[in-house]
Amino acid sequence: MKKTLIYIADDEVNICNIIKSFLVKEGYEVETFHDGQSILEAFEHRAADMLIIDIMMPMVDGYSVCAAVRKQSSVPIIIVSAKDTEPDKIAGLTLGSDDYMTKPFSPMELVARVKSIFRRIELDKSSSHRTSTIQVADVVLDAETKQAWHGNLEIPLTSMEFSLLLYLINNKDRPVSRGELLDKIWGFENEVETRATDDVVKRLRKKLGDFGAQLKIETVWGFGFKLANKN
Amino acid sequence: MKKTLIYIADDEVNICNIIKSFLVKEGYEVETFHDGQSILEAFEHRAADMLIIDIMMPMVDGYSVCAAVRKQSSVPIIIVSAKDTEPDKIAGLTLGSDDYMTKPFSPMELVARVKSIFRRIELDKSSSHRTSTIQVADVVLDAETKQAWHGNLEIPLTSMEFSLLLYLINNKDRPVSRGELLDKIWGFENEVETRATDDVVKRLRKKLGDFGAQLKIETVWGFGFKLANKN
DNA sequence: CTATTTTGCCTCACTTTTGCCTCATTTTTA
DNA sequence: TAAAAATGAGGCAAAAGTGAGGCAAAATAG
Repeated sequence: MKKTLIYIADDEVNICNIIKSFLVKEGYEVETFHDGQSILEAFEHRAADMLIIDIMMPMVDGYSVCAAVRKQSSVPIIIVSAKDTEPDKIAGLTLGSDDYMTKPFSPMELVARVKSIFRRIELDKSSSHRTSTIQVADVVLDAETKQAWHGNLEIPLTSMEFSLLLYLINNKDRPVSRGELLDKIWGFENEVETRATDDVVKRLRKKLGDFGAQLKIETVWGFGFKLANKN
Repeated sequence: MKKTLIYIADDEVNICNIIKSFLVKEGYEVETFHDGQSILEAFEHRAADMLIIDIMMPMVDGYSVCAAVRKQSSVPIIIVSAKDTEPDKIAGLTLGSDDYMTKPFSPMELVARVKSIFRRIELDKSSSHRTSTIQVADVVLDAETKQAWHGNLEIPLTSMEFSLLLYLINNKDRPVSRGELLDKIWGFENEVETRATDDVVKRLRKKLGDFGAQLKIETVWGFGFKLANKN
């Protein structure tokens, strides 16, 4: 497991070191910088997982760093500043930062906020895969019960057919190669010369057609298949 | 477009109303509650997109609400509290909230933080299904899906045509010899006497022309081909 | 164990892609 | 200017890929 990497930029060396020591204690990998220019260059060379940036820095200020990074990355950013007026905070938050803390601050609170942001990212990542039913066009699949529905009518699918259709639905509009299907659904590791995929697709098409589903499996010539809405 | 729904729970009715008015002004749909019990029931009945919760409330306190909601939902939560000690903040953030603001606070700052959290969620959403596309002039190639686009219209390319066009685009403005193409795309090592390259180029030109793409494959006499913008 | 369903393979007809051929046209060279 | 070399366009057919029906092995149910 690779360590989570955090960059800190503050022209006060002491502050950098204090923050760094707390974050390292939590298991993060930390690099410190003391002006806007150098953290930008470092980020370009190796992207970090989070940036903690002071506003007032020589060369390039924190706002500019924030804006520059946001142009090409969605990395979370915490702004740290001695400026504690409302307009300052709003400007920082609006510019693209995820949090704004005013100096002096508690390092423990900073750590808690860092964790909170990473937790938010994880929550969003996992919640998108947690739904047990998924709907595309007029077809509903229930991953738990392995049932497919067209309106109130159940479409009787075998387990292979269900798995394949679920995989295609999860990759809607993206062409999926036969090799990928064999790998992900059959579990073959190497390229096996088989047209088993074509057979399942053939039977799926038949059943979807019989039920008049507004959903079709298109052929991507010389490659594989793609799920699309019927037009 | 459905409005984003935010629930607020605070036993001070005035605070609720102030926050609500600011958020409504920003276009959010807002419901207010005055104890922990009722916001939990409401959430169970209809999930909101964000919760703003006071710590000190009758019946069920904010911490408990936060913990209860987190058990089954990843909805973002902002805790608002008069308690401004470090342990309070850390407890709130650790328990699962996304932000912790101490009273009295600026409503404008709250709005900025609300927006910041939604932006974070959007950033994570969009970055998770980023595509590896290359664009030249008005033509977009997606190497992953092997598709070429002219605006919203897909240009149907065979796999040979796609590979050749991709190679030319990656070497835009540089003349590429037939031998190089045979080597890199067909995989022939020696100089094979074939005009297969010319055939694929011929068909590519036809299709690009049919779609009115601002992109053309120029002939470099006695050598090969070169991709260029149409002028 | 038997009956039924599921699944993979085979064959064959059919479709799409790809390379080659010919010939006209363009560019270079003598 | 004429001959030679290279390229472009259209047609064609081999090669490659796919779909449908039938069949039997394998898995599942009774």
